[in-house]
Amino acid sequence: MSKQKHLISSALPYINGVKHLGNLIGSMLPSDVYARFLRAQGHQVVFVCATDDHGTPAEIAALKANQPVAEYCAEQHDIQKGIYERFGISFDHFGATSRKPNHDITQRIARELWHNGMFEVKTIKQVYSKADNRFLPDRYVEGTCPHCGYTKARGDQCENCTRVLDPTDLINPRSAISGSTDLEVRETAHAFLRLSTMADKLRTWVGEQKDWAPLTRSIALKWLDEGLHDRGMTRDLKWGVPVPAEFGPEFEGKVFYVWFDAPIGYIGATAEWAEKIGKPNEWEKWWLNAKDVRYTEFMGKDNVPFHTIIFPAMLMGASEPWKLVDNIKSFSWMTYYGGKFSTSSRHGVFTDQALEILPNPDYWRYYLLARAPESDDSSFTWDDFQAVVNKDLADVLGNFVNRTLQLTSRNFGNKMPAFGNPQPADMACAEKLNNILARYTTHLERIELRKAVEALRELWVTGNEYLASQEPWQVVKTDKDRAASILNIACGMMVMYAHAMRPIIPFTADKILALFSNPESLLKDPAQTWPSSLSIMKPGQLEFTLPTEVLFPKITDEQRAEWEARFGNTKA
RNA sequence: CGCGGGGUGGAGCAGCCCGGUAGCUCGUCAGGCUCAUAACCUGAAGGUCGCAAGUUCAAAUCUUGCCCCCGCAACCA
Repeated sequence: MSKQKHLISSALPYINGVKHLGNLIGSMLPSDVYARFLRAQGHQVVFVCATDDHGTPAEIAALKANQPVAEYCAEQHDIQKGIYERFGISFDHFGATSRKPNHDITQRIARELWHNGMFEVKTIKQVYSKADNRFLPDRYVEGTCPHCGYTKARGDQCENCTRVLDPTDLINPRSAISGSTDLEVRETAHAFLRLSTMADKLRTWVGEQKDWAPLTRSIALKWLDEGLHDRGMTRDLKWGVPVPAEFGPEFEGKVFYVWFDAPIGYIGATAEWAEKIGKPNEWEKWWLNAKDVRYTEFMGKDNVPFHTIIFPAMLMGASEPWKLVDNIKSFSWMTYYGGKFSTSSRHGVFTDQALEILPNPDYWRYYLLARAPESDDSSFTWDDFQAVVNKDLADVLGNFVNRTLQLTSRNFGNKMPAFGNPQPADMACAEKLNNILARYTTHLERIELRKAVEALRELWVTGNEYLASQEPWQVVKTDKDRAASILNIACGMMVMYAHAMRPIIPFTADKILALFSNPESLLKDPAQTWPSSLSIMKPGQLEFTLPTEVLFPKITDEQRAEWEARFGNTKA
């Protein structure tokens, strides 16, 4: 297998508060599986993510928390970072868009675009609130809907009658921030990215992308077909990346729109990583003229237009040979009982709460990945969670590990017994495992998560089948050597499973391997832990310790009832 | 006529691109086993694939129309 440089990014979570499980399965968890898988195969991987710090919601949240916005972001960043670490998301770096590397690179790209004539300055009308001393984004202007009379209509849309509005349409407009009605419409200059000039280039590029899923491509093409509109890329805010002086005096005190600097955050995070490892220029090898790098982005489907059109346009329009994405993996929504996980109304389960009620992250990782919303929205329910986790993790995997080690320990002590002559049943089992493993590998390569989890489970089931058919607890009474062989194979399978499961449930993988004295000795090449070449036959005679507790205690009906009561078990 | 995704045994899904005995997991029922977390293994019952029409020797799979569910819809991240 040829080794490759893989750059992987997960969509940036917004700084504003702890994310829910839907966010986790929408990009971070899948990207982590892919990163772990590629590392196990011995590829060189850089896996980055960051908090998306800029924008009005962050400013407002900081205001409400009575904190300077930078301080608020730093604090929220650490909270989110800590949670992802506890879930085992193996970022090489988790940065922040408000840090210097991202500011520098954002300005660098902006200058390149400016010098290439990719920006056009236009003067537009915006609502200004004197009391708040700031321009208001459309959704922060509230008032009475001229169509239906709803008094809490927002400047972009009326939630009541769903009509799209302009802030100036509203009757009795007021600031959603302060409630002030002292508003006026002011003219202000902004830089618009001339996307329209890029259409042909983008279309050609999209056409060349062979790895994109049909849905991803169709979204991109739809945007192109409808015609690209120039987008304002600057804002009258303080919190953001300052617009460079080249843009002229009218841009003094203005910043870039969050959507401009957010995707550049992938590059910024890579630069932070390079600094962290003591090679400050290393990031350029991944982002500039990086033909040897394969770049894969993970995101929710709402993010697809930005990553297939706008971000590539920004990079293409710049002067330097910036790395463009090779593959995009996008996800639909995971719903909570068919309704939306909602950050604002706190409906559903949040990542911090999940670990609070069930601290072993592998329960969550396994369930979420088994139900990954790949082709359609999928629904989180507590009884589905309980059923899947109890069956697959406790009954199939946990029980296999437990019964094998108990049986071995009782008859042969805490050391894998010697392997004798392979029997036809052993050969058949090995062949079956190899076939499943090959399928599993293919699914991971293609980032087909549900199918990958299914294959992983099949691997475990095969272990139980083998034990049931070989009956070592019977054989040991008459033919101890054969029983030794069988249990040697079963233990070998366990080690193989541990390596195979690492991308999906890494904590359990480590727990299983930690039971054995020197599990790496079974690998041909320690740099490549992917078990495709790991034979279950003659795996050696490792010593092991009997686990003191079960791998996965089952979720009880009482727990489920308690969680249903706490989090609700209905659609929002 | 805004765009996209989806509607397959009780539940969750695969199959649909490249038409040809409807497959998987859970659940249910029966049996086996007893090393194991009342677990594991085997077998069975259960679906004419949203509805209607069309193409075809043959359609879940292609075409057309309709119904239902979900998401998105330009300065909101």
